[in-house]
Amino acid sequence: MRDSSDKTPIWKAIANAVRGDLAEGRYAVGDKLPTEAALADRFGVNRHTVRHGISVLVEEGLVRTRRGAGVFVAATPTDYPIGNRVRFHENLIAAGRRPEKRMLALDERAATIGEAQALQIEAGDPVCAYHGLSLADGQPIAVFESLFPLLRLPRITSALSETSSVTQALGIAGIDDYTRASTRLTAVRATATQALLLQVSEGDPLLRSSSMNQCAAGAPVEYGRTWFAGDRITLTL
Amino acid sequence: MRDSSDKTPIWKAIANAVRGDLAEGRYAVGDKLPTEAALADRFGVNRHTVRHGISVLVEEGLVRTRRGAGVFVAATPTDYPIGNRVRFHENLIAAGRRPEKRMLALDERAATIGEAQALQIEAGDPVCAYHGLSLADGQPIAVFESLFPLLRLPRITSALSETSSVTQALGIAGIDDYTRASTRLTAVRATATQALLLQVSEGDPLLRSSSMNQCAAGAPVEYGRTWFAGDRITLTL
DNA sequence: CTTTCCTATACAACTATACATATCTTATCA
DNA sequence: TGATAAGATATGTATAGTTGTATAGGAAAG
Repeated sequence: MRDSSDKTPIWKAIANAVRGDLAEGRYAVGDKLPTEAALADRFGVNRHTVRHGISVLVEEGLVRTRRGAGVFVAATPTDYPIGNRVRFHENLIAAGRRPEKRMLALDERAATIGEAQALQIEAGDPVCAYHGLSLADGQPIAVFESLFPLLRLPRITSALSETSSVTQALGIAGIDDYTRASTRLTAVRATATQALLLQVSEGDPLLRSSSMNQCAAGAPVEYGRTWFAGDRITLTL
Repeated sequence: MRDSSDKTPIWKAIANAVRGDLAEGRYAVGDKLPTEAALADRFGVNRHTVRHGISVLVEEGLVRTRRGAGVFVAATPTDYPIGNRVRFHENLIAAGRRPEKRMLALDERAATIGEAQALQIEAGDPVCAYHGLSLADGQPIAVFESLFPLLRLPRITSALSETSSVTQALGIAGIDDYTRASTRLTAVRATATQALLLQVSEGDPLLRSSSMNQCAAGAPVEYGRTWFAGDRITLTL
């Protein structure tokens, strides 16, 4: 494979070869690459050398590894515009991706002091907590938790249990239109649970969006926090 | 230095997540948890990994499995180990929960007879009283009141106003290390104020811990009383 | 000599799949 | 109404495959 004039390391040559396969479109997004053992056999090298090459592609964001499963072609980051009307589904559909929302938990409880302050209610007032996972093309994009004031929206819990769409649920609950009153963004590190749900590594940076939506009358109807996988989403203002 | 990117195994993260659901009261005793397959789907992992995590909860006695039927809640509280070194934050972090502390009041006053006896000072000697609220994952866990002898620790009040960590404040005040000399536990009924802070009903049972911490030389440096929400915390010795 | 690259081995962690076994649900029949 | 059987559902067990990590060592270049 190598002649005397070839001074590029084997691991780099392997990275280039696999990157070339990806560029040629031999694999689609989500496809599984040959196993490390198979690649090592094909190139006639040790598995560690293959791993070194693949690690380059991981750094570049081209592929993603899943222990026990294999190496998979990663998706390209999605642009996600933010304005005063933010609708997750519509944004992703506009970007040509297939959105999906998975409910993780839906329950009613008492608001904490901070939550009460955000929703302009009294601490201890009942709220509806909607915890879920957002995906695009089957790949997890964000985890979110939305809080709704139950005293203003008594039927929101049952509405959410019927439709996963927040917009529709608010409509059922009597809110025909709402606008984003504020959005705050920070970068945080993924907790173990968040990392698990988003299929990233613990400690990886997440983009945390804290937002407040209000009805036409100006009363807060939703206090939402969303943690985006930083390497799969780019928020644009 | 502080960059400790601890890697939590997936099975442990799942155990922590489910334990958190139990502690938050999302399931009642006897309720059936989601099936292993459902949990595996939710977290995007293999069923075996979920089983590993659940086996931890079985060991802890929180859940019980019935072949062919499902996994059922056996108990709901959070474990909270107590030794001769008790650090609220570290215990909760070790349990996979997100601890938080809110200061409610910080002032200096004269010690009562009982407090003076506990701190081995003279009645009427000045003490620093630190009143606060401890939370885990946003849920109030306990209210506490810590007393510090001002004649031994003149700078403790200003130290506590800068950091919410008792350990750090004692360090600023010159106490590098301290150990728990005694712990006494009783069950009491929640007063109206305590019930409001802990988001329980007035009269609900609380676990009252009365503890004394001493410095390396053996002199008392803190006399603390903590009222735990009994349905959210179980102290293990 | 030290560093880098690569090989070699072993084990841990997680996945994938299949099948066994216990329980629950539902349809059916007397 | 009640009993029974069949099918669906859920946990228990087994086996093999794949990536992650640790350790050790040889070969070549600076």
